[in-house]
Amino acid sequence: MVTARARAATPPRAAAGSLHQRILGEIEARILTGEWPPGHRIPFEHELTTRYGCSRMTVNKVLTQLAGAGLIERRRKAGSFVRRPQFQLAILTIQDIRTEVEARGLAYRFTVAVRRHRRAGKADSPRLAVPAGTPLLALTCHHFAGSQPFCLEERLINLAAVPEAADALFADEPPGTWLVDRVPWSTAEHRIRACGAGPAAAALFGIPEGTACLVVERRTFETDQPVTAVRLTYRGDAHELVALFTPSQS
Amino acid sequence: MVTARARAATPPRAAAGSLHQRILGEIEARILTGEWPPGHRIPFEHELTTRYGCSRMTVNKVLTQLAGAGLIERRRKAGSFVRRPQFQLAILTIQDIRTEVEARGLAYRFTVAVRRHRRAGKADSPRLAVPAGTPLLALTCHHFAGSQPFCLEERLINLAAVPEAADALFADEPPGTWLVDRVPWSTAEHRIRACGAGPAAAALFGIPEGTACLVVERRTFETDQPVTAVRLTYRGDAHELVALFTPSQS
DNA sequence: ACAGTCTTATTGTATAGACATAAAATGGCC
DNA sequence: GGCCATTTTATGTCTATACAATAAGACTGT
Repeated sequence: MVTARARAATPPRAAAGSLHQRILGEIEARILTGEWPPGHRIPFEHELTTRYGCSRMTVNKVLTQLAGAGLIERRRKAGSFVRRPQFQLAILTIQDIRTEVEARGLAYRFTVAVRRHRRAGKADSPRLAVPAGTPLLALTCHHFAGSQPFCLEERLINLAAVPEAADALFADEPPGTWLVDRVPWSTAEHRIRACGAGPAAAALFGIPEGTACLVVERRTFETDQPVTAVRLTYRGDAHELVALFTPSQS
Repeated sequence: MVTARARAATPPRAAAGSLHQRILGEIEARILTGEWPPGHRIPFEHELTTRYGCSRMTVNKVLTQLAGAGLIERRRKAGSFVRRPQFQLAILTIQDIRTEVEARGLAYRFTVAVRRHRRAGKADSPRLAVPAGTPLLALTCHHFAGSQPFCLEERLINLAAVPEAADALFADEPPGTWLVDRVPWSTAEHRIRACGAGPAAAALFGIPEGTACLVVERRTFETDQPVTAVRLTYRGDAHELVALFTPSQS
């Protein structure tokens, strides 16, 4: 990336990016190309200030950011060092189903196959950690891409956490999007498994029971209170999750 | 090297030492509890400076960090706003196999079942995008946890990118760790699928062909040059990937 | 040689001020 | 009213400085 940095003293720096972004890019490039291999000590802050002719705050911001991204490690008195490549952090984009179907150029449609109010029993606690007796809404939805069945959704909603879900019919909006619009920031735990198709999945997809399916389970918490647990089952031969890991991630 | 484990949740950092960490914790808590719902305008920087009695640089650092974490969105002149949650982003920490096995308190062992030099053909290009004729090293490894087979690894190494791999015997160190020690920071693409066990997996795990297995494929690039492609197959009934997404992330 | 202490270099954090930039709000003009 | 220039304002970036915390290395006394 080229930056139009003309001029020495005062920095009315051009639109090609801020100074610390340029510094960040250069250091990052040196690390990523291996010019500065893992363990290499990168220049001290005061060296970088003279090299780039800027103040220490500026290079400090850059190095702090690199440390946050995990590319370098900073040790007082010793300096800053290129880290060994980490056991990889992958960022997995789990889209919502409508978006994913429409990205393939297919028409999205869903049906609510089962919608039932009941109270939590002991059998529910592995999926949704609520006390027995808590009111729940149990849903089974079928998602279609064009005319093909795409995904089987089996969901439990904790009505103690989201009471307004009791009256939601999910006619226009699938439960996933309905919830995301109403529940604020939450923590989610995903589990990705392969398992053989059960009766429901086999019937929906028209495949023999036991055929490999990809199952994504998501449990959602809001300040430690369970909100919803959902199991999404996909045909194993028609679906895969893709994750791209780039060191910089910025 | 695969199998993911949840990244440790960020501990409540409210009482952490530095001032900006305290401010960060307080704002984060207001967002996460929903006290400041999505779309809410958080106080201007100058309001925060008076509230906390600090300089603008300090609150600016906090807000910049929150924006980087995706919790807020900053708009010039308008202010900073709580973003709608996008809990579609999950962070998978993918450890190497030895670490994963030993974390379960089991002894790790691996064998190299196949080690063969050959040249890339057309059939290889979906896995490793190299020109036909490029020298490759094809490996099949078996990883064990205690006495149980744990993972089937089928790997291609691009010898044009890592020529020193041609002579590596992988007697002490599995190819994954060997490579991570020699190849600098790289980009990796992961694909996670479910598919029925093939002959090799069925034989290793002692399961019928067609049994659901979890397959993780990783392709690794170093500045756009493919380095290695690996397919890791796990028993579907014995493995799952876990990803924990917390909004704050850092 | 060894243990404890001191020095010093480096990072961590914070301040006050400055100017740049972009977008909303305003006001004038037709 | 509708369009354009101007003002206002919040964020974006950078500087120069200051002091604190920490850990490596040197120094000292036994």
